[in-house]
Amino acid sequence: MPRTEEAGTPGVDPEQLWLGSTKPRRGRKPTYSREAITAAAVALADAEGLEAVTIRKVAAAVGAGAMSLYSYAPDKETLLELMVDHVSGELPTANTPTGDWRAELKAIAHLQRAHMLRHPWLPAALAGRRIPGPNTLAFLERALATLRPTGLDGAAKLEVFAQLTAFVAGHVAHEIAGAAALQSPDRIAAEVRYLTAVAADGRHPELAEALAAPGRPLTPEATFTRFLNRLIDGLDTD
Amino acid sequence: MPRTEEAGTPGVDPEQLWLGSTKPRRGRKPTYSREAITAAAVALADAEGLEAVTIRKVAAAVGAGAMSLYSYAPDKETLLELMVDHVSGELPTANTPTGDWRAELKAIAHLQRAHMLRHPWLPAALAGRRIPGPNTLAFLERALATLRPTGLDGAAKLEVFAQLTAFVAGHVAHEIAGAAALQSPDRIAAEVRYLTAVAADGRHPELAEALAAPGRPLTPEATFTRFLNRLIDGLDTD
DNA sequence: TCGTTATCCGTACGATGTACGAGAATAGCC
DNA sequence: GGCTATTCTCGTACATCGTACGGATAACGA
Repeated sequence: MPRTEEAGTPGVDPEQLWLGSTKPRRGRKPTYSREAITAAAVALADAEGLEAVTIRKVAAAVGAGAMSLYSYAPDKETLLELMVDHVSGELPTANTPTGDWRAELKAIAHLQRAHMLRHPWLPAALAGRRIPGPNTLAFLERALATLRPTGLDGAAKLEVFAQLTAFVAGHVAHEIAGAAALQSPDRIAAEVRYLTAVAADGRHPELAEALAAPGRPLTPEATFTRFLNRLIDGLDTD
Repeated sequence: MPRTEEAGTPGVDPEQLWLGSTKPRRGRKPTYSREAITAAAVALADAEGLEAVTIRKVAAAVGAGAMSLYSYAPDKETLLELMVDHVSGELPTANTPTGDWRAELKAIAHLQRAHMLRHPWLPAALAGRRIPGPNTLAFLERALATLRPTGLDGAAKLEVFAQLTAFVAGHVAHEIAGAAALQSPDRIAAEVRYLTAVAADGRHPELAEALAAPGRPLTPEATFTRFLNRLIDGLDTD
C-alpha cells in the first residue's frame, strides 16, 4: 500500500459512506452494484479467509476489471466496512421482551457468537471498527431495547453493547484459533511436546501441576456460556 | 506474500522456536542477534504501528540487509511471535499472595491493560496466537499461582487466563480505536453528525433516546474496572 | 447533436514477503 | 597451513498487493 498514512488515520467517513446521496442522474450506468461486490467479497472471505479478499479477486468474482471496484468503494478499507455491515444483515433484529433482560442479553451474545463462527473472519475485521452501518445499527437497536429495563443511561447502554461485542469477538477468535490448530495433528503434537518439555524443566511448577491435573476437557460452547453468564449476571442497574 | 497457504496454516512451531538447540559450532559467526532484531521490530511497532513492521525496515534499523533476517527467524509470522514474547518480559512475574485471589487477579488484568496500552499493537498481534513463549509462560505461571486457592482444575485455570487475556485485549483494542478517533476533530464531528442523522430518522428510537440522555461520560479506565470486576467477582470455584 | 458526467478498465508504480544462489567468514581435520 | 564443510550475508528477482492515472465508453440534459 503506497499510501503514506502520515496523519492520524482519517479512516472511513461514515457520513459519506452510509448517508451519501445517490444523485448521479447523468453518465454511464453502473454495470455492477455495491451489493453484488460486497456479497462476492463476503463469499470469498467465508471460503478462503480474509487474506484472500483482494481487490483483483473480488473484481474477478463479479466479472469486473480490478479498477472498476473503485467506482463502488473508495478503498479496500471501505470494502471491509461494507462486508461487516452486509453480514450483520443476517442478525435477527426482532426483540421479544420476556421480562428477563439478562436472559435476552445472553441470547443476543449467543447470536453474535454463532454469527462470528459462520463468518470466521469477522472478529479480525471487527477489530478497531467504531461506527456501525445500517444493519449493525438495527441490531444495536435491539440490544438497546433489551437494556431498557436496566435503567442505565445512554452512554452506559452503548458501552455494555460494545464490551459485549468485544468479549464475544475475543472469545470466538480464540475458539477459531484452537479449532484451526486441531485440524493439524502434528501441530498439536508439537504443542504438547513443547508444553510438557517446559513443564518438566522445574521452573514452571504451576504449569506442571495444571497439565498433570487437567480435569474434564472443556467444550468452547460451555466455556463461552460460563464466562458470558458471569459477565451478564454481574451487570447491575446502578 | 507469494506463499500459497493451501494446507491448514501450519503456523509457527514452538518446539523449533523456543527449544531449538544453539549448536552451530562451525560456520560464519552471526553479525546480529535475535534479541537486537526483535527489539528493533518492537521499537518500530511502538513508534509507527504494526503495519510499519516490514522485513526491510527492521533490517535497516539494525543495519542489516533485508534477507539477513531470515537467518534469525524463518518468516515474518515468527518475528511477530518473538515480538510478543519480547515485550511480555516487561510484565512482573513475582506473585505476592494476599489471601484475596480475586484482588490479585484484578491486579494482573490491570497490569495487562497497562502493558497493552504501552504497546498498542499488542492486541492485534495477540489475536489467534496460541502458544506462549518463555516470558509469557513466566507470567502465566504467576496467574496460575494466583488461581491456586480457587481449587479449579488445570484446564479451567488455563481457560480463565486465556479468557481474561482475550477480554483485556478486546477492551484495549476498543479503547485504542476510540482514543485514535479523538485525535482527529473532524472525524469525530463526522461521526456525531452521522449518528444524530440516524437517530433523527425515526427508525431508531432507542438510539435516539440513548444519545439524548447520555449520562456522565465514562472514562476507559472506569469502564474497564467495572466490567473486569463483574467478570472476576462472578468467578466461582466450583 | 453535442458537451458533461459517470463508469469501465489496461497499464504502471511502489511496496511487500521471500526463494535463490553467489560470496564471505569461521571451525575442525589432515 | 591448507581443505572442506558449514554457516551467515545480502543483491537480485518474482509474484502479488493496493491503487494513481488517463483514455475509452456510455448515458443523460440541453
